Amino acid sequence: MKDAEYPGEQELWRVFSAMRRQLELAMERRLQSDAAISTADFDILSALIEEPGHRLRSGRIADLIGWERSRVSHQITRMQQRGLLHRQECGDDARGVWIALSANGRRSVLGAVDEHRAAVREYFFDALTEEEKATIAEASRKVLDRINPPVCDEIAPSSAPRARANV
Amino acid sequence: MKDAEYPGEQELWRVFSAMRRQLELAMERRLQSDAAISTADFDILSALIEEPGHRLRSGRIADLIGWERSRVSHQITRMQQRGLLHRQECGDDARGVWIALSANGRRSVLGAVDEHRAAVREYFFDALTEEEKATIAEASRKVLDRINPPVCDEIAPSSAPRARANV
DNA sequence: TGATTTTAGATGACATGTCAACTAAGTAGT
DNA sequence: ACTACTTAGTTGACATGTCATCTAAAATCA
Repeated sequence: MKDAEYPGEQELWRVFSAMRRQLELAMERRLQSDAAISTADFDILSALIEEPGHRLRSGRIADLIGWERSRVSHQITRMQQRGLLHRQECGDDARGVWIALSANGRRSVLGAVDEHRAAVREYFFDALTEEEKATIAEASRKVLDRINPPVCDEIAPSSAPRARANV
Repeated sequence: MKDAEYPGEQELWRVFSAMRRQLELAMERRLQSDAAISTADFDILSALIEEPGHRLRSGRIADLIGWERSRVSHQITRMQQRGLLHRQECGDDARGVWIALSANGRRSVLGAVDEHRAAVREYFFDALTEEEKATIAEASRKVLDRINPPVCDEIAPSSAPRARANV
Protein backbone atom coordinates (compact mmCIF):
# COMPACT_ATOMS: atom_id res chain seq x y z
CA MET A 1 0.00 0.00 0.00
CA LYS A 2 2.77 2.42 0.83
CA ASP A 3 5.10 1.94 -2.12
CA ALA A 4 4.50 4.36 -4.91
CA GLU A 5 3.09 2.31 -7.72
CA TYR A 6 4.52 3.25 -11.07
CA PRO A 7 1.82 3.56 -13.66
CA GLY A 8 1.15 0.29 -15.37
CA GLU A 9 3.17 -1.87 -13.04
CA GLN A 10 0.12 -3.61 -11.67
CA GLU A 11 -1.12 -4.18 -15.18
CA LEU A 12 2.30 -5.43 -16.22
CA TRP A 13 2.35 -8.00 -13.43
CA ARG A 14 -1.18 -9.07 -14.23
CA VAL A 15 -0.59 -9.59 -17.93
CA PHE A 16 2.83 -11.12 -17.39
CA SER A 17 1.41 -13.62 -14.89
CA ALA A 18 -1.42 -14.52 -17.21
CA MET A 19 1.05 -15.07 -20.02
CA ARG A 20 3.24 -17.37 -17.95
CA ARG A 21 0.27 -19.42 -16.90
CA GLN A 22 -1.38 -19.65 -20.29
CA LEU A 23 1.87 -20.45 -22.05
CA GLU A 24 2.51 -23.29 -19.65
CA LEU A 25 -0.99 -24.66 -20.11
CA ALA A 26 -0.79 -24.34 -23.87
CA MET A 27 2.53 -26.17 -24.07
CA GLU A 28 1.16 -28.89 -21.82
CA ARG A 29 -2.00 -29.37 -23.89
CA ARG A 30 -0.02 -29.32 -27.10
CA LEU A 31 2.43 -31.97 -26.00
CA GLN A 32 -0.40 -34.07 -24.65
CA SER A 33 -2.39 -34.02 -27.86
CA ASP A 34 0.58 -34.32 -30.21
CA ALA A 35 2.56 -37.00 -28.45
CA ALA A 36 0.50 -38.16 -25.48
CA ILE A 37 3.19 -37.19 -23.00
CA SER A 38 3.46 -34.52 -20.33
CA THR A 39 5.99 -31.73 -20.09
CA ALA A 40 7.65 -33.66 -17.30
CA ASP A 41 7.95 -36.71 -19.55
CA PHE A 42 9.28 -34.55 -22.33
CA ASP A 43 11.92 -32.90 -20.19
CA ILE A 44 13.30 -36.27 -19.19
CA LEU A 45 13.01 -37.87 -22.60
CA SER A 46 14.77 -34.97 -24.31
CA ALA A 47 17.59 -35.07 -21.83
CA LEU A 48 18.00 -38.75 -22.65
CA ILE A 49 17.76 -38.48 -26.42
CA GLU A 50 20.41 -35.79 -26.46
CA GLU A 51 22.84 -38.11 -24.72
CA PRO A 52 25.15 -40.25 -26.91
CA GLY A 53 24.20 -43.58 -25.31
CA HIS A 54 20.60 -42.52 -24.72
CA ARG A 55 21.06 -43.04 -21.01
CA LEU A 56 21.90 -40.95 -17.99
CA ARG A 57 22.41 -41.34 -14.28
CA SER A 58 19.38 -40.37 -12.27
CA GLY A 59 21.14 -37.60 -10.40
CA ARG A 60 22.54 -36.20 -13.62
CA ILE A 61 19.00 -35.85 -14.94
CA ALA A 62 18.05 -33.95 -11.81
CA ASP A 63 20.95 -31.56 -12.35
CA LEU A 64 20.24 -31.12 -16.04
CA ILE A 65 16.60 -30.23 -15.72
CA GLY A 66 16.75 -28.70 -12.27
CA TRP A 67 14.51 -31.06 -10.35
CA GLU A 68 14.73 -32.61 -6.94
CA ARG A 69 16.14 -36.10 -6.81
CA SER A 70 12.99 -37.62 -5.39
CA ARG A 71 10.90 -36.03 -8.08
CA VAL A 72 13.09 -37.62 -10.72
CA SER A 73 12.84 -40.95 -8.98
CA HIS A 74 9.03 -40.89 -8.82
CA GLN A 75 8.77 -39.71 -12.40
CA ILE A 76 11.14 -42.43 -13.59
CA THR A 77 9.06 -45.04 -11.81
CA ARG A 78 5.92 -43.83 -13.54
CA MET A 79 7.58 -43.61 -16.93
CA GLN A 80 9.06 -47.05 -16.49
CA GLN A 81 5.59 -48.41 -15.86
CA ARG A 82 4.46 -46.86 -19.12
CA GLY A 83 7.42 -48.39 -20.93
CA LEU A 84 9.12 -45.15 -21.89
CA LEU A 85 12.41 -46.05 -20.25
CA HIS A 86 13.96 -48.50 -17.84
CA ARG A 87 16.47 -48.71 -15.03
CA GLN A 88 19.79 -50.48 -15.49
CA GLU A 89 22.35 -51.43 -12.88
CA CYS A 90 25.36 -49.21 -12.78
CA GLY A 91 28.68 -51.04 -12.81
CA ASP A 92 30.87 -48.08 -11.96
CA ASP A 93 28.94 -47.19 -8.87
CA ALA A 94 26.71 -49.83 -7.35
CA ARG A 95 24.66 -47.19 -5.57
CA GLY A 96 23.53 -45.62 -8.79
CA VAL A 97 21.35 -46.56 -11.74
CA TRP A 98 21.36 -45.80 -15.40
CA ILE A 99 18.13 -44.48 -16.81
CA ALA A 100 17.91 -45.72 -20.37
CA LEU A 101 15.52 -44.77 -23.13
CA SER A 102 13.42 -47.65 -24.44
CA ALA A 103 12.49 -48.06 -28.11
CA ASN A 104 9.07 -46.86 -27.14
CA GLY A 105 10.40 -43.79 -25.39
CA ARG A 106 12.68 -43.07 -28.30
CA ARG A 107 9.74 -43.13 -30.65
CA SER A 108 7.73 -40.85 -28.39
CA VAL A 109 10.39 -38.25 -27.99
CA LEU A 110 11.31 -38.20 -31.66
CA GLY A 111 7.69 -37.58 -32.46
CA ALA A 112 7.41 -34.89 -29.83
CA VAL A 113 10.53 -32.87 -30.53
CA ASP A 114 9.37 -31.33 -33.77
CA GLU A 115 5.91 -30.63 -32.45
CA HIS A 116 7.36 -29.03 -29.38
CA ARG A 117 9.68 -26.89 -31.42
CA ALA A 118 6.78 -25.86 -33.62
CA ALA A 119 4.67 -24.99 -30.61
CA VAL A 120 7.40 -22.83 -29.12
CA ARG A 121 7.69 -21.07 -32.43
CA GLU A 122 3.96 -20.62 -32.87
CA TYR A 123 3.12 -19.43 -29.38
CA PHE A 124 6.26 -17.55 -28.54
CA PHE A 125 8.86 -16.76 -31.20
CA ASP A 126 6.41 -15.87 -33.93
CA ALA A 127 4.54 -13.50 -31.64
CA LEU A 128 7.64 -11.40 -31.06
CA THR A 129 9.91 -9.08 -32.96
CA GLU A 130 13.66 -9.66 -32.93
CA GLU A 131 14.05 -6.70 -30.66
CA GLU A 132 11.50 -8.03 -28.21
CA LYS A 133 13.22 -11.39 -28.17
CA ALA A 134 16.55 -9.77 -27.36
CA THR A 135 14.98 -7.69 -24.62
CA ILE A 136 13.26 -10.69 -23.07
CA ALA A 137 16.43 -12.75 -23.07
CA GLU A 138 18.32 -9.96 -21.35
CA ALA A 139 15.49 -9.27 -18.90
CA SER A 140 15.21 -12.96 -18.03
CA ARG A 141 18.89 -13.07 -17.20
CA LYS A 142 18.55 -10.03 -14.98
CA VAL A 143 15.56 -11.45 -13.14
CA LEU A 144 17.39 -14.74 -12.63
CA ASP A 145 20.35 -12.89 -11.16
CA ARG A 146 18.00 -11.07 -8.82
CA ILE A 147 16.40 -14.23 -7.56
CA ASN A 148 19.51 -16.29 -7.33
CA PRO A 149 22.46 -13.93 -7.07
CA PRO A 150 25.52 -15.45 -8.71
CA VAL A 151 27.54 -16.97 -5.88
CA CYS A 152 31.09 -15.74 -5.82
CA ASP A 153 32.48 -17.48 -2.76
CA GLU A 154 35.91 -19.07 -2.58
CA ILE A 155 34.59 -22.57 -3.26
CA ALA A 156 32.97 -21.92 -6.61
CA PRO A 157 34.57 -18.89 -8.23
CA SER A 158 33.17 -19.78 -11.63
CA SER A 159 29.48 -19.05 -12.13
CA ALA A 160 27.30 -21.76 -10.67
CA PRO A 161 25.46 -23.85 -13.24
CA ARG A 162 21.95 -22.51 -13.61
CA ALA A 163 19.06 -24.94 -13.60
CA ARG A 164 17.63 -25.68 -17.00
CA ALA A 165 13.88 -25.94 -17.10
CA ASN A 166 13.14 -27.08 -20.63
CA VAL A 167 14.90 -27.70 -23.89
CA MET B 1 15.19 -30.38 -36.84
CA LYS B 2 14.17 -28.90 -40.15
CA ASP B 3 13.24 -25.36 -39.15
CA ALA B 4 16.03 -22.89 -39.48
CA GLU B 5 16.94 -21.93 -35.93
CA TYR B 6 17.55 -18.24 -35.54
CA PRO B 7 20.68 -17.58 -33.56
CA GLY B 8 19.96 -17.33 -29.88
CA GLU B 9 16.43 -18.62 -30.01
CA GLN B 10 17.28 -21.83 -28.23
CA GLU B 11 19.17 -19.85 -25.62
CA LEU B 12 16.25 -17.43 -25.32
CA TRP B 13 13.81 -20.25 -24.65
CA ARG B 14 16.18 -21.82 -22.16
CA VAL B 15 16.77 -18.68 -20.14
CA PHE B 16 13.15 -17.59 -20.38
CA SER B 17 11.94 -20.98 -19.12
CA ALA B 18 14.41 -20.93 -16.26
CA MET B 19 13.25 -17.44 -15.34
CA ARG B 20 9.59 -18.44 -15.26
CA ARG B 21 10.34 -21.43 -13.10
CA GLN B 22 12.66 -19.70 -10.67
CA LEU B 23 10.39 -16.70 -10.32
CA GLU B 24 7.50 -18.96 -9.45
CA LEU B 25 9.56 -20.85 -6.90
CA ALA B 26 10.90 -17.66 -5.39
CA MET B 27 7.45 -16.13 -5.00
CA GLU B 28 6.20 -19.34 -3.42
CA ARG B 29 9.05 -19.52 -0.94
CA ARG B 30 8.71 -15.87 -0.09
CA LEU B 31 5.00 -16.07 0.62
CA GLN B 32 5.53 -19.21 2.63
CA SER B 33 8.20 -17.73 4.86
CA ASP B 34 6.59 -14.28 5.20
CA ALA B 35 2.98 -15.28 5.77
CA ALA B 36 2.87 -19.07 5.98
CA ILE B 37 0.50 -19.35 3.05
CA SER B 38 0.84 -20.69 -0.48
CA THR B 39 0.39 -18.82 -3.73
CA ALA B 40 -2.93 -20.61 -4.14
CA ASP B 41 -4.05 -19.39 -0.72
CA PHE B 42 -2.90 -15.90 -1.56
CA ASP B 43 -4.73 -15.76 -4.86
CA ILE B 44 -8.00 -16.64 -3.17
CA LEU B 45 -7.47 -14.46 -0.12
CA SER B 46 -6.59 -11.41 -2.22
CA ALA B 47 -9.66 -11.86 -4.36
CA LEU B 48 -11.74 -11.89 -1.19
CA ILE B 49 -10.08 -8.94 0.54
CA GLU B 50 -10.58 -6.78 -2.53
CA GLU B 51 -14.31 -7.41 -2.42
CA PRO B 52 -16.47 -4.93 -0.46
CA GLY B 53 -18.18 -7.56 1.71
CA HIS B 54 -15.05 -9.73 1.90
CA ARG B 55 -16.99 -12.57 0.33
CA LEU B 56 -17.51 -14.02 -3.10
CA ARG B 57 -19.42 -16.80 -4.80
CA SER B 58 -17.29 -19.83 -5.48
CA GLY B 59 -17.73 -19.68 -9.24
CA ARG B 60 -16.86 -15.99 -9.26
CA ILE B 61 -13.55 -16.80 -7.62
CA ALA B 62 -12.88 -19.35 -10.31
CA ASP B 63 -13.53 -16.75 -13.00
CA LEU B 64 -11.48 -14.07 -11.28
CA ILE B 65 -8.35 -16.10 -10.84
CA GLY B 66 -8.81 -18.40 -13.80
CA TRP B 67 -9.11 -21.75 -12.07
CA GLU B 68 -11.32 -24.74 -12.59
CA ARG B 69 -14.36 -24.95 -10.37
CA SER B 70 -13.31 -28.18 -8.73
CA ARG B 71 -9.91 -26.77 -7.94
CA VAL B 72 -11.52 -23.86 -6.16
CA SER B 73 -13.78 -26.21 -4.26
CA HIS B 74 -10.93 -28.41 -3.06
CA GLN B 75 -8.83 -25.40 -2.13
CA ILE B 76 -11.72 -23.81 -0.22
CA THR B 77 -12.20 -27.03 1.71
CA ARG B 78 -8.56 -27.07 2.73
CA MET B 79 -8.50 -23.38 3.62
CA GLN B 80 -11.68 -23.76 5.61
CA GLN B 81 -10.03 -26.50 7.63
CA ARG B 82 -7.20 -24.12 8.40
CA GLY B 83 -9.63 -21.43 9.45
CA LEU B 84 -8.79 -18.93 6.72
CA LEU B 85 -12.36 -18.65 5.47
CA HIS B 86 -15.74 -20.34 5.67
CA ARG B 87 -18.73 -21.25 3.57
CA GLN B 88 -22.09 -19.51 3.98
CA GLU B 89 -25.46 -20.42 2.52
CA CYS B 90 -26.53 -18.33 -0.39
CA GLY B 91 -30.06 -16.96 -0.13
CA ASP B 92 -30.36 -15.72 -3.70
CA ASP B 93 -29.50 -19.03 -5.24
CA ALA B 94 -29.79 -22.10 -3.07
CA ARG B 95 -27.37 -23.99 -5.29
CA GLY B 96 -24.53 -21.63 -4.54
CA VAL B 97 -22.39 -20.71 -1.57
CA TRP B 98 -20.70 -17.58 -0.37
CA ILE B 99 -17.05 -17.90 0.47
CA ALA B 100 -16.31 -15.47 3.27
CA LEU B 101 -13.01 -14.34 4.72
CA SER B 102 -12.56 -15.13 8.41
CA ALA B 103 -10.81 -12.82 10.84
CA ASN B 104 -7.90 -15.18 10.65
CA GLY B 105 -7.81 -15.10 6.87
CA ARG B 106 -8.10 -11.33 6.91
CA ARG B 107 -5.09 -11.09 9.17
CA SER B 108 -3.09 -13.45 6.98
CA VAL B 109 -3.79 -11.68 3.75
CA LEU B 110 -3.19 -8.22 5.17
CA GLY B 111 0.17 -9.40 6.38
CA ALA B 112 0.94 -11.00 3.04
CA VAL B 113 -0.05 -8.23 0.66
CA ASP B 114 2.82 -5.89 1.42
CA GLU B 115 5.35 -8.69 1.45
CA HIS B 116 4.06 -9.95 -1.85
CA ARG B 117 4.21 -6.51 -3.39
CA ALA B 118 7.74 -6.09 -2.09
CA ALA B 119 8.76 -9.45 -3.51
CA VAL B 120 7.38 -8.60 -6.94
CA ARG B 121 9.29 -5.36 -6.83
CA GLU B 122 12.50 -6.94 -5.64
CA TYR B 123 12.58 -9.90 -7.99
CA PHE B 124 10.94 -8.40 -11.02
CA PHE B 125 10.34 -4.66 -11.27
CA ASP B 126 13.64 -3.60 -9.79
CA ALA B 127 15.55 -5.87 -12.12
CA LEU B 128 14.16 -4.12 -15.18
CA THR B 129 14.38 -0.77 -16.90
CA GLU B 130 11.22 1.13 -17.78
CA GLU B 131 11.77 0.24 -21.39
CA GLU B 132 12.10 -3.45 -20.62
CA LYS B 133 8.92 -3.36 -18.57
CA ALA B 134 7.01 -1.77 -21.42
CA THR B 135 8.39 -4.32 -23.86
CA ILE B 136 7.49 -7.24 -21.62
CA ALA B 137 3.95 -6.00 -21.11
CA GLU B 138 3.45 -5.64 -24.83
CA ALA B 139 5.11 -8.98 -25.60
CA SER B 140 2.98 -10.73 -22.97
CA ARG B 141 -0.16 -9.40 -24.60
CA LYS B 142 0.98 -10.61 -27.98
CA VAL B 143 1.82 -14.08 -26.69
CA LEU B 144 -1.56 -14.28 -24.97
CA ASP B 145 -3.30 -13.38 -28.20
CA ARG B 146 -1.34 -16.08 -29.98
CA ILE B 147 -2.33 -18.76 -27.52
CA ASN B 148 -5.91 -17.73 -27.09
CA PRO B 149 -6.92 -15.69 -30.13
CA PRO B 150 -9.46 -13.02 -29.17
CA VAL B 151 -12.87 -14.40 -30.05
CA CYS B 152 -14.86 -12.08 -32.25
CA ASP B 153 -17.99 -14.09 -32.91
CA GLU B 154 -21.48 -12.62 -32.91
CA ILE B 155 -22.18 -13.63 -29.32
CA ALA B 156 -19.40 -11.68 -27.66
CA PRO B 157 -18.36 -8.74 -29.81
CA SER B 158 -16.50 -7.04 -26.97
CA SER B 159 -13.16 -8.53 -26.06
CA ALA B 160 -13.56 -11.59 -23.90
CA PRO B 161 -12.42 -11.17 -20.31
CA ARG B 162 -9.00 -12.66 -19.90
CA ALA B 163 -8.25 -14.91 -16.96
CA ARG B 164 -6.34 -13.21 -14.18
CA ALA B 165 -3.59 -15.32 -12.67
CA ASN B 166 -2.33 -13.22 -9.77
CA VAL B 167 -2.82 -9.81 -8.27
C1' DT C 1 41.31 -52.21 8.67
C1' DG C 2 37.47 -50.16 10.98
C1' DA C 3 34.65 -46.10 12.09
C1' DT C 4 32.48 -41.99 10.29
C1' DT C 5 30.63 -39.21 6.94
C1' DT C 6 28.86 -38.48 2.10
C1' DT C 7 26.42 -39.59 -1.70
C1' DA C 8 22.85 -42.03 -4.81
C1' DG C 9 18.63 -43.23 -4.98
C1' DA C 10 14.05 -45.13 -3.35
C1' DT C 11 10.03 -44.74 -0.61
C1' DG C 12 5.95 -43.25 2.09
C1' DA C 13 3.16 -39.59 3.85
C1' DC C 14 1.09 -35.78 2.45
C1' DA C 15 -0.38 -31.37 -0.43
C1' DT C 16 -2.04 -30.01 -4.68
C1' DG C 17 -4.23 -30.21 -9.39
C1' DT C 18 -7.23 -32.49 -13.13
C1' DC C 19 -10.96 -35.06 -14.84
C1' DA C 20 -15.21 -37.32 -14.76
C1' DA C 21 -19.26 -38.26 -12.35
C1' DC C 22 -22.81 -36.78 -9.26
C1' DT C 23 -26.52 -33.88 -6.64
C1' DA C 24 -29.50 -30.31 -6.35
C1' DA C 25 -31.54 -26.20 -7.83
C1' DG C 26 -32.76 -22.82 -11.33
C1' DT C 27 -34.67 -22.03 -16.18
C1' DA C 28 -37.33 -22.91 -20.41
C1' DG C 29 -40.61 -24.74 -23.46
C1' DT C 30 -44.86 -26.95 -23.93
C1' DA D 1 -47.61 -28.23 -14.03
C1' DC D 2 -44.25 -31.40 -16.49
C1' DT D 3 -40.38 -32.35 -18.77
C1' DA D 4 -35.83 -31.30 -20.37
C1' DC D 5 -31.82 -28.57 -20.11
C1' DT D 6 -28.49 -25.79 -17.75
C1' DT D 7 -25.84 -24.17 -13.87
C1' DA D 8 -23.41 -24.31 -9.11
C1' DG D 9 -20.90 -26.73 -6.55
C1' DT D 10 -19.06 -31.18 -4.48
C1' DT D 11 -16.80 -35.44 -4.54
C1' DG D 12 -13.69 -39.39 -5.53
C1' DA D 13 -10.16 -41.41 -8.29
C1' DC D 14 -5.99 -40.53 -9.84
C1' DA D 15 -1.48 -37.90 -11.45
C1' DT D 16 1.99 -35.08 -9.86
C1' DG D 17 5.26 -32.63 -6.61
C1' DT D 18 7.57 -31.92 -1.91
C1' DC D 19 9.56 -33.27 2.29
C1' DA D 20 11.53 -36.32 5.57
C1' DT D 21 13.37 -40.65 6.08
C1' DC D 22 15.66 -44.89 4.88
C1' DT D 23 19.23 -48.17 2.73
C1' DA D 24 23.32 -49.21 0.77
C1' DA D 25 27.49 -48.15 -1.23
C1' DA D 26 31.34 -44.96 -1.76
C1' DA D 27 34.82 -41.95 0.25
C1' DT D 28 37.53 -40.21 4.06
C1' DC D 29 40.43 -40.70 7.68
C1' DA D 30 42.47 -42.50 11.94
